[in-house]
Amino acid sequence: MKKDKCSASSLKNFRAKVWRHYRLRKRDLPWRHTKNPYHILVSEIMLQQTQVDRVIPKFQQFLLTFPTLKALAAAPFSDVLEQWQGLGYNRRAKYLKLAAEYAIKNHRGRLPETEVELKKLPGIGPYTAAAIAAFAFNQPTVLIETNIRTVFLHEFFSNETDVPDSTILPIIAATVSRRRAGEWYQALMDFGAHLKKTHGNANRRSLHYTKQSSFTGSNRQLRGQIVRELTLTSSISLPALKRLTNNDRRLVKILGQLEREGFILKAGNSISLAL
DNA sequence: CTCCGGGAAC
DNA sequence: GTTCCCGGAG
Repeated sequence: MKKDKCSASSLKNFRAKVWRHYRLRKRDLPWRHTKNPYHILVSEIMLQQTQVDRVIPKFQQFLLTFPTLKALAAAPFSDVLEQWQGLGYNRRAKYLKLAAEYAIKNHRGRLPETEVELKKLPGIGPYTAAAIAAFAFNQPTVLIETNIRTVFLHEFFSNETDVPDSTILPIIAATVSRRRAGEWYQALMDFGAHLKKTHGNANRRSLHYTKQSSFTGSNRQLRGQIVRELTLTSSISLPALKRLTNNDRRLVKILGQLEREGFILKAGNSISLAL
C-alpha cells in the first residue's frame, strides 16, 4: 500500500487509468480529426465556457464560412458575429477575428507555435495558449480547465476543499505525456467529463469555484439581445431598440459599452454593427 | 474582483 | 428555478 498519493507508482497507475478510459470511451469530436492550427484555434475559442455539444455544429459551419485564417481576417466583423449567434460571449468572436488579423500581420499568416507567442493574441489566455501548443504542435505544456480540474480533484484531493490550481498544476506537469501531450490532454478531458457524469461536480471543492449571477434580466441578456437584433437587421434606430427594455438608461449605457468595445457604430439615431 | 451568453441538463 | 460549460479581459 502506497501512502504517498503522488508516488511514482501512484502516478503510473493514474496514467494507465486515464489512457484505458480513453481507449474504451474516447469521444469522437470534429477538432480531433485535424492538426490544422487555425481549426484548433477556432475550436478552443468556441469551447471557452461553452459545452462541447453546442460547439460541434457551430465549429463546422464556421469553418465552412471562414475556411482559413486569411479568410477570417478579411471577413467583415458583422459576418463573424452573425456566425457566432447562439454561442454566447460575443467578445470571443471579436477576439478571434483580431487574433486572425494579428497572425496575418505579425506571423506571416500563420499562428505562432509557442505558448508565449500564442498568449499575445487577443482572447488567448493561459489555458488556450497552452492548449493550442499541445493540440496543434504537440508540446508538453501544462494546462488546466474544468474537466482536468475535476480529474485531479477527484483522484488526488478527494477529501480536501478550497484546492487552488497552483497546487494541482505541479501534478499535471508530473503526469503529462512528453511524447503524446495533445492526446494525453484529450484523454484527461474525456475522463473528467466522464467523472462529472458519474460522480457529480468535484470542482465545487476548487478554491476558484464561483457561481455566476443570474442571467434573466441582466445586462448580459440585454446586451446579447441587442447584438442579435443587429445581426438580423444590419441597421436599427434607437427608438426601435428601446422596445427590448423599459429601462432606457440601461440601454444607453450598454450601447455606449458596445461602441467602446468596437461592436457597434452610431450615426445619429442609426445603430449598426461595426465592420 | 466583475463582467461577459445562452442553451440545455438537472 | 438552478447549474454548468475544454476562460479571458479590464
